[in-house]
Amino acid sequence: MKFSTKDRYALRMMVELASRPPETFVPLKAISTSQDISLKYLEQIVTPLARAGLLASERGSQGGYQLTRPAAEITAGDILRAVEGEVIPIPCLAADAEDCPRRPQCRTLSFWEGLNQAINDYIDHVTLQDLCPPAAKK
Amino acid sequence: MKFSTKDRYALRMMVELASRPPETFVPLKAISTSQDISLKYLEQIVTPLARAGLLASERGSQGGYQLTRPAAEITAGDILRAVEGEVIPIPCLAADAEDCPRRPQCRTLSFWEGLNQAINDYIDHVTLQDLCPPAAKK
DNA sequence: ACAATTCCTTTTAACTTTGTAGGATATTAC
DNA sequence: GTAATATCCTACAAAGTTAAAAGGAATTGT
Repeated sequence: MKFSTKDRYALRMMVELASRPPETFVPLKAISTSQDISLKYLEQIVTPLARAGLLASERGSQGGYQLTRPAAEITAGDILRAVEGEVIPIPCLAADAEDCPRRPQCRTLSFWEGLNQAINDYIDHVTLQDLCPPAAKK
Repeated sequence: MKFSTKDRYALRMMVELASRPPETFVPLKAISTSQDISLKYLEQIVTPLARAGLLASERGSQGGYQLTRPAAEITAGDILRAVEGEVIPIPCLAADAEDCPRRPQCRTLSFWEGLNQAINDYIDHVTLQDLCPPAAKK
């Protein structure tokens, strides 16, 4: 049970963006340098975040990425869900889960549902602002 | 972020053991049949559970496995930890984690620590008894 | 024109998961 | 004492996932 490095990188990237002045576009190259993540890998990580509407991009010189919402309105859950799809502990809980014949009598399902809720409750109440040092708050 | 099928099977197996009369040894073949898990795979799953002291075994005819403690005293956390080692969301939180140079300034670490705690708090307070239907309680 | 940048697709290497297989060892029943 | 029933132990293999690199096309500002 581990979150992928993509998840970890995405969160780090978003925290860095949140701690920079908003309204300006930050090129991935800058983040690549300061976070020590390869530019090419970052490009892949950023794609689902932009698709999910968490980031706006601008191409070309002076281009880059910026948050589409204030840091206080973007949660870790938003980010992880953008990268992972659903954040669920087992496949049975997927929205499109094939129906398992033993589901009606399954005694472990309630346990996993509870864990799912504990995890999602937590990640949905931590915002990017919570992860930025007060000095950098906007 | 998913728990492995080994984790899921281990939990199912333990719940089944908990819902049978204690003090008797249940052969894996019986569990293999009722849970529809291959005997050979079950053998591998059971090994770490026995090593962790959650199960006692007896070899030979009339042998099998039994819980070493009442179902109310075995938690899902005990089981998952036996199978997985530590239950942690990212490698940085491992007991033997190599020290990361960016750790002192890492702004995401606190998030992962909080998630780790939310997960472990939950799994440590669900017992096998909680997952057994009242009728089968001992 | 040129440099900087995002965007899009493909490929590869390493790793992890999910099993299967074969046999050795212990215990009970007959 | 032999056969049947189990656990135990180790190795192997197939499939899937992750982490990353590579190459180039499209867009924008100077």
